[in-house]
Amino acid sequence: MTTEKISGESGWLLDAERDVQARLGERPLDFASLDAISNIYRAAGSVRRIAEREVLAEHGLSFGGFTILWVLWVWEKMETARLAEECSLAKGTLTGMLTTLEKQGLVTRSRVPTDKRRVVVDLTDEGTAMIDKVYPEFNKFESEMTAGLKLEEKQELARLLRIVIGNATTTP
Amino acid sequence: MTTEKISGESGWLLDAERDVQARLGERPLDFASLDAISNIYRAAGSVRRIAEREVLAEHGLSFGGFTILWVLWVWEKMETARLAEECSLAKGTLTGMLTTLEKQGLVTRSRVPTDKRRVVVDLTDEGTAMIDKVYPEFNKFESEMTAGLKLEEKQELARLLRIVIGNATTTP
DNA sequence: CAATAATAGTTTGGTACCGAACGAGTTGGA
DNA sequence: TCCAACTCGTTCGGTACCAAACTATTATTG
Repeated sequence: MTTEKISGESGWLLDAERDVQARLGERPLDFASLDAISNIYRAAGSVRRIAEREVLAEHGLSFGGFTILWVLWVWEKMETARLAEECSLAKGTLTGMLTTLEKQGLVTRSRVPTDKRRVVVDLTDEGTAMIDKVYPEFNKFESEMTAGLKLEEKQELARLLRIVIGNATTTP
Repeated sequence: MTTEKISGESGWLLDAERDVQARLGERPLDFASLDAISNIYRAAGSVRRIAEREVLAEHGLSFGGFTILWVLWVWEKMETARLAEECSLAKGTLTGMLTTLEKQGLVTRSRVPTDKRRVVVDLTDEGTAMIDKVYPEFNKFESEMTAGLKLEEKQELARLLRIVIGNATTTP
């Protein structure tokens, strides 16, 4: 990645951000929001791709599959509706991914006896062992991805993103 | 979205973040990085989904297709290798999406005469008209997604994400 | 207590997306 | 000049992902 210093107090920008301003600067657009939001995508995409390549692939996990295991690890057994919500997945998507994880022997599905529509998902022992092993690696990777940020900056980043998430979830 | 105040100076957290701490708090993990990185995914996913539903669907554009048009709008005609880089897409993915956009009459592909391996992509008049119409809407949406953030907070968010992007792109 | 409405998960059809393998085109020695 | 190494974009096989239609179950209400 290359960057360039712009005169004044604007500080360092990605080439992409700088070029956008040069090209569209005269239009009445909200550039601060543009930069913030588009950098969210860029960051999410890059981090996700690297996570899959560097951490998850060797364990045979996709990013989505890993997320499911992680959520079950944190909250223990869970019904699919809530699981889809926690993982930010459409319920139809979750069905397919659970089938994959089930084939891998990492989770089980079982119907709720008192309401046969509902399905509870739980980690198998293999699933628990998997996430127990993988998550510390993944967390180390998360640390690397936030290298160069002070503790307060990480917290501030999380806080600012929380506001965006709030805006994006109160608009259903 | 629901949140809860935690005692002390930790401030407001997503339910998800709070539960993670309650469940895993005794483990030696980097929670600040965990929150920062996982909120990046949450934010990116939510914002993207809403953008597709609320802004792009009515124009028949996917998020990726919109991004391609936008990049071409900002930088004008571009070879596919650079376009893939700017859009953070694998080149194979770009091929398919360009075919879609070409069918929609929004972009053209043409071989470079001096090097017949290379392909230059450009907006058609329809493509230009499309992005000219859609982007102001999209930028308004970006503003809504950052509602509640002060100008300096948006800039800070963009800056912190830039650091993450840097970490994620210097690890090729 | 039926008939209807609501709800949970799955199936379906289609795009997006990746990595690896491929083929056409270019380039740089020998 | 010729051929091996390289560099494009495309193709291929497979997963992820969504929205909408569908199926089976439970809840409601007249």
